[in-house]
Amino acid sequence: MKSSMKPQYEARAKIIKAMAHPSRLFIIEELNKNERCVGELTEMVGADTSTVSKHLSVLKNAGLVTDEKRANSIYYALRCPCIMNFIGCVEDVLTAKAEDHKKIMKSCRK
Amino acid sequence: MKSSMKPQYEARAKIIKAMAHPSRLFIIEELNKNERCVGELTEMVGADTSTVSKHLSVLKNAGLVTDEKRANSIYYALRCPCIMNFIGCVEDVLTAKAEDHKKIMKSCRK
DNA sequence: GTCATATTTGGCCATATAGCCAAATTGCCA
DNA sequence: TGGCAATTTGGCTATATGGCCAAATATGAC
Repeated sequence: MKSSMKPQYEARAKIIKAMAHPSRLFIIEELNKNERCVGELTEMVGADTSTVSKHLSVLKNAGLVTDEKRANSIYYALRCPCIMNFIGCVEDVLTAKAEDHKKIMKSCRK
Repeated sequence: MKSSMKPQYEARAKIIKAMAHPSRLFIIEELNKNERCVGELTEMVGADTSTVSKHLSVLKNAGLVTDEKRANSIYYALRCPCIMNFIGCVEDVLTAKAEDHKKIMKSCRK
């Protein structure tokens, strides 16, 4: 690929990589419904606070979420809800994969 | 998160993870324009054939691409072009991030 | 100031990934 | 059948990641 394009692909990959973790996907979905503070998310995810904090820092670093200090907590919010549209497509891929699998199974029984 | 949901998040994360690499993003874009064989992609990406082959196997494993043997080459194609819509959103995130950065810079100069 | 609560950071280990080279495999065609 | 071309696989190293625990760092209340 053109070397001038490389930084752009790297920037995109960094953002996508930030989404590429089960707990972080869960967090993204929750934040799409409601802003949340670290404590709430920690309880919902069911992992160590430090682990969740690090996940949030990954998301923030990628620019996917924003954080705001309020009262004695830090509230995180999803920055670009369009991210959620993508999940639908991911589900499509999963469905397509499942269909293929079914086809293969069927041809094996012949 | 509900433990019953965990496999679903893991499945989604696996697909997103497969996209989370600069070369693979490049390959996805190319395959969106045209199906391509390994040799062509190798030249376009500019890496070792074995490296590109492994990238393709990651994409295939995730269900993002299909492969078809033809003549003496294997042609890969993008399975769900909707994936491409997502890139637009990723760009939005990058823009939002850049805007923030500008704001911060501005407030520093005050 | 001191305490308690909320969050982040550092340290550590186990695991996964990307990349190259070399070797194995697969399929076409003379 | 033998060889060539395309692709995949194995082996290796360096690097990054996720997770927990423990420690550090805010921030608000008294």
